Amino acid sequence: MTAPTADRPVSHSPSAPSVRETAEAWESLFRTQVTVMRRLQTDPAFRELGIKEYDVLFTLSGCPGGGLRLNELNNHVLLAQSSLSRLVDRLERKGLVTRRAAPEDGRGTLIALTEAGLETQRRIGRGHVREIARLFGTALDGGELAELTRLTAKLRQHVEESHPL
Amino acid sequence: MTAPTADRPVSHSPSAPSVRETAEAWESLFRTQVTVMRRLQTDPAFRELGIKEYDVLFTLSGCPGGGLRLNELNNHVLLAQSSLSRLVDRLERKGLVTRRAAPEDGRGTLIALTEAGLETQRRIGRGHVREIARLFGTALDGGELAELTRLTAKLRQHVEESHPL
DNA sequence: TCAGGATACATGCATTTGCATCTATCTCGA
DNA sequence: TCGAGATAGATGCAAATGCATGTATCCTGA
Repeated sequence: MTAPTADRPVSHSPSAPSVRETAEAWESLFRTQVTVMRRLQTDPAFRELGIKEYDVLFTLSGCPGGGLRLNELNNHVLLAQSSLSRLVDRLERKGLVTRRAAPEDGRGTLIALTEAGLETQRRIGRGHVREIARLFGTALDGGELAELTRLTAKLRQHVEESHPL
Repeated sequence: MTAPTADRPVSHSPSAPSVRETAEAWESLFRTQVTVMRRLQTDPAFRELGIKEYDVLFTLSGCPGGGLRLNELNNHVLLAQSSLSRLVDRLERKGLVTRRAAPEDGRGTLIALTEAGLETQRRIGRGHVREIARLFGTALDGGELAELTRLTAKLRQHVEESHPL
């Protein structure tokens, strides 16, 4: 993902990291995501419903209130706004989500899970988490896994706050 | 990405993690990748060449020998084999890579960077690493960044070894 | 050695995606 | 209050993608 560049010397100290160290971390994170996702995608469960479609159902299942606005949903998915709009079209045609006008903003659309959508998400999700656990196996122990979660969450929060879209 | 499931109690001990902890770690890693990638994609540098096309040039730049086989290249990218084949078509038409028969396997294709391809990768790459560093900012210190690199690399290596495609 | 199956890559075709643009609604300052 | 600009989402259309399949080459056991 990155190329070597002139840079100050590598420092493994707990101070400001070099550009190179930063790029290496991103490269490693990114490749790991590719490696894991490639294998998750082959799960036969995702022949019924693509993994992106599942991801939208999963995100919606996390906010059982009134659903999510399309643009909020869009922040969780790596798709252009128009592509997400059509992905929601497909889910709507399958009866897994509903669209309704946002109560406080006439421009907005509120997307919410239907009963069938929730049931589908839960059914696929059960097998999906098992598949994740099977893939990860014993690669990382409990402490390492917790640290991975903490570091990625910290990075994500920082990027969201200091570089809004 | 995942749904809650019945599971043994959460353990933050350094022993075998629960299914839930594993799914949480994957979810956090995945969302972070989405958050960062979404922002990297908006770099105007990727109007000249899509980020996936750049990624292929970058991967090729790491093996300056004779290039890479199409199927090796495919392991680094989240694309179906046929899609990668056509992505390489596009790069070839732009004069950034060459295709030639693999020396030891008549079925294989060896993809290699041209001079122009290497130059393009380096030019885009220089700005790209700076953009990564700008995004990451001071989110993680040097030690945390090194730990993130170590954990993701360890996970990736484990998955590649124990779950070949 | 050679037939049957596996593997590497390319290609036809339908689906999905993104860009540009459109409409509708909202916001804010004069 | 009104008008200019901003924002949310939908849509036309070209490009990119994936699935199924095709062709060529390789491998293996009888």
